[in-house]
Amino acid sequence: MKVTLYNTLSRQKEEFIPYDKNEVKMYTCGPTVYWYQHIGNMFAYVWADIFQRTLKFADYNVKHVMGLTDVGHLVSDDDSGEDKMEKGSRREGISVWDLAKKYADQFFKDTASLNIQRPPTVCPATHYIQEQIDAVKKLEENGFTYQTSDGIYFDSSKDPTYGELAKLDIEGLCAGERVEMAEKRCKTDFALWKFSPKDEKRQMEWDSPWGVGFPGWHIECSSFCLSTLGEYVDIHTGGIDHIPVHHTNEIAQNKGITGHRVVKYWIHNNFIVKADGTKISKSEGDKMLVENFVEKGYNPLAYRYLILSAHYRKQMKFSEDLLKMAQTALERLNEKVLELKKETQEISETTHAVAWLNKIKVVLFDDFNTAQAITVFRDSLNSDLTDSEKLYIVQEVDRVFALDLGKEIQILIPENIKELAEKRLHARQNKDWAESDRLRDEIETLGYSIKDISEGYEITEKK
RNA sequence: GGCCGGUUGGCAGAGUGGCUAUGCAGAGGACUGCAAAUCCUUGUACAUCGGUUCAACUCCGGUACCGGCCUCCA
Repeated sequence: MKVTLYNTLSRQKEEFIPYDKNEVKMYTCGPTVYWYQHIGNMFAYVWADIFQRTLKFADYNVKHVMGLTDVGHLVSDDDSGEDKMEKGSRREGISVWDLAKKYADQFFKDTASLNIQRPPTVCPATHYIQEQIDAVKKLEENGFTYQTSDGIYFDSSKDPTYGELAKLDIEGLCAGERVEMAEKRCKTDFALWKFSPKDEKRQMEWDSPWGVGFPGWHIECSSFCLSTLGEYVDIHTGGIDHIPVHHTNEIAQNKGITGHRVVKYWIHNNFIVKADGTKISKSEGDKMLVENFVEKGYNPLAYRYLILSAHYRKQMKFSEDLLKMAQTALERLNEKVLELKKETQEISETTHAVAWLNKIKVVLFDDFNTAQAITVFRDSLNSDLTDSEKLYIVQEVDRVFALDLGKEIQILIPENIKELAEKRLHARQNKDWAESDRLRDEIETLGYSIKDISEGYEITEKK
């Protein structure tokens, strides 16, 4: 079944045709591990995960690579300002190496809780210094660089197609009005290798043919991508904010190194915004972590469900109320699947079931329309399919949704609660409604809910 | 200022040139000792003004408002 996706390069939906039909190569820009990754940051990784899962669902073998920026790059894109990692290191009083480890660990913990599959290859920049030096050397050989007193720069004027991804107005940008250019020839030029300051010993610095220093930010992704996936990469994902600078520069570097286009499809996710329409800022990021919501009693997968219920190219609103709504919807959906499992253990892949599954695939493969896919999935659960056919659909769609549908959550009910519940059952059998209601209140006060069913009762943790 | 994108029922959010989105919340009913859960029923949304059309929320153009990027950023 064919997959179509929206390519930022052409600004339209295109049929997905990989370079090599047997293996899809996909690259995702990873986090900079100098600070927490809040739920807004996680949005991009949930989507990257859905993209790769969807492609696997469409029977492609997917080779997914993600970068990890653990080398300090500078606070500003125009290569000035402080170094983020060094700054973070001072803030926390630990080495940059420990800082990187701390936030990388946190990142992978959070992605795991959201059922994001860890890409088989993750490239920390500090492990790929030689590759980055080689990439800069290649650019130098091909005549795309120049040297200033503080580093080696990419000469964007050498690339006639520079800025095509973002449809940048180069004339306007290159004029260099109020922008601090230092020794750069054009505003769109950027550092490939920065020299360490003469009077300062950096915690992270390496030898290079041009002198001791460290690699620029943009060269990371190009060199990871080229060294792990080769010169022909099918898909590159990232946030829309990367279009004008980071990805624009990646494209220019790739072209300068290989002499041809490397990435075929660029996929960009939008942002989540708060209910008032504004972005989550970096400074409040530590209050908007996945684990903050887990502490408040939310299932991280409720956030995943919320994300799936909207389109990746549109802004998604986020608030605690919306998360609560998503959690309720997910719980009920899950209940429904658990009911099915009570009825049967079997999973039958019949033509009827496959036909329904194909309906889901059609919308999912049309630019990753997960919201529509969930709706069709719900329709299938309400259809005339048998329970075991429905379970087949559940099993299949959850390969992409990854919402742990039908996973029983075992909770331990304390003995005293069980005793109260038994007492209440007796009271009910004796039609002592006053005592029964009193016991129910007592159980509620202790943090549990009780509901009567035909065979007796059910206890759950109170929400 | 430049470049993008958006405006759908109480909330969130898909989608479509003519036909129910869906979810959450709400209302009514069934069931229940009462609840809970579940089931059934229910709500004539598509910013605005023009145009194209037999027919537009859906296509085209103008207007208003909102947001993003241009500065670290998913």
